[in-house]
Amino acid sequence: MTLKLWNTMANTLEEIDPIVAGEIRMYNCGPTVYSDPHIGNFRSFLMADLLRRVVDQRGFKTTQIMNITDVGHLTTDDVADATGEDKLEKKAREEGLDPFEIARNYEKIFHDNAEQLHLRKAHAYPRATDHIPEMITMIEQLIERGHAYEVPGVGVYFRVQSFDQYGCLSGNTLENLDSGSRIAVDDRKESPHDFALWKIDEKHLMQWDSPWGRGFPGWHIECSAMSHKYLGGTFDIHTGGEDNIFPHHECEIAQSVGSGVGEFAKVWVHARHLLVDGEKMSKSKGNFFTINDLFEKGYQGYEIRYSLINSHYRQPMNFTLQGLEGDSKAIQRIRSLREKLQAAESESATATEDLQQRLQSARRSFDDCIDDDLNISGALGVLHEEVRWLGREEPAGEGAGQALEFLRHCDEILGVIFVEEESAEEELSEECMGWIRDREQARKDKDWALADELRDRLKDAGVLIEDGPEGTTWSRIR
RNA sequence: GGCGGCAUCGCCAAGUGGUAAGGCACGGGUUUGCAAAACCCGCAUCCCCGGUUCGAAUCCGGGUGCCGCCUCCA
Repeated sequence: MTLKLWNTMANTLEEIDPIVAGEIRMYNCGPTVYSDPHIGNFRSFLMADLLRRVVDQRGFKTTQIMNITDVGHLTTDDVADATGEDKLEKKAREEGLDPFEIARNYEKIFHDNAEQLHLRKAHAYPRATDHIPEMITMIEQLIERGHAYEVPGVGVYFRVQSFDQYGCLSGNTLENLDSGSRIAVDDRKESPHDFALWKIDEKHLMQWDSPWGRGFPGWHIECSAMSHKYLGGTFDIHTGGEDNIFPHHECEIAQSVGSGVGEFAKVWVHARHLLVDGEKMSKSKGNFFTINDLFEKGYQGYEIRYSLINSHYRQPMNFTLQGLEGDSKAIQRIRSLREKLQAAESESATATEDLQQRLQSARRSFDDCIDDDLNISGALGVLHEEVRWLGREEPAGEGAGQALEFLRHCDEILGVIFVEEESAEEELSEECMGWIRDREQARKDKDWALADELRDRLKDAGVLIEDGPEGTTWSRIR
């Protein structure tokens, strides 16, 4: 089977057919770096990572580009277009810092989180602010071709009327757009739907020189300019969150195709938003989680990752802490099987025919699910069934090795089984360590009453004690 | 008003014409000093009403409910 993905443009499942044989070029809409990345952001980035991993595993030469939006888009509390206060500027004012510093700071947090959640590194993370000249060039091309016009002293706008395809991605064609409903009509624009490519505003903190005056770029042009620079005017896959479909991606198409650089992206893949406790995540509702919030609660990167990739990307996922806890149990079971297999691998034993056949067919089923529009849930079903079977069979030697190979194959996509624990366990207090030592002694003396009492005491102190065949271990209760 | 999506066990979630994967939770076991972990057993006829078909969760028609986007938002 070959990889199929749901193409938002065609609204149908499509086989991925590379433009250049054996190569996939992909552009992912990345983070806007003016606040801590939250689980919703990462659901979308993880979808892109999954895609990246599948394409890698299928043997394509992959180029993955993820942009960093550090210009800060504008807030539009009452008025649309480039007239609100820039988010970065707002932060800068609140935090008393330079907007560039703030952007770099959050950019670093994004990269840290991405690493902690085991995302493969993209081949480049171009920043918008590093590509102002490219954006200016593209705007000039648009003006030349009649797709854009300057309003002196105000900026440059894209002439939506001039672009027939406008609306092809979102269905928001000019006829469908409810003129003026949420857009304050600005007389200086030819049409209310025209969007800013360059904006002049003296008060803006981030400014660059341009042929139209000192100002800053509109908020769609960066992706058109950077995707063109790094991937060419026509490339295979473009991803983003569903909210990007309109206006962002619609405008990108208009800019890229309009400027004549190429046909732009062939396949558009969009991740649905996630809900938290059944509602849209928002700070005021108190159901807002950043990745770092979850780390503070004691979750490992692979647990968070597993939970966020666990449901289909085109399905509105409902995130709950209870669900995360359950997912954590599920992934721990797989990881402990991995440990058992690793321990048994050195024994000398040959793999049974039955085992080899099972693993082979499981692997095929797993791949088929993944190829079918990234059906992770289906793939995990296959994995879990094998995990249960392997847990029962307890293969050793060669068999364990082959089982591990199967797990590794799955984990090339999942990225949750063979990755390491995030941070070394911090030290326990002297008191707790003392209790643990006392309990060891009590168990040797078969003083079960004392041993149980100490275990309870440790539990109250937030330490879980487990006696296994390999000895006693402790872990933090979260 | 326009565009799009969804409705399967307590919760999460596969399945797209052949008679309901999987995970978590739960109940009963094996094991364990007890417990944990692991393993075994059990646990749904698919929002409603019509229709097509030998056969539908899956296709068609009509309801009902929920959600996203329509220039901040992954």
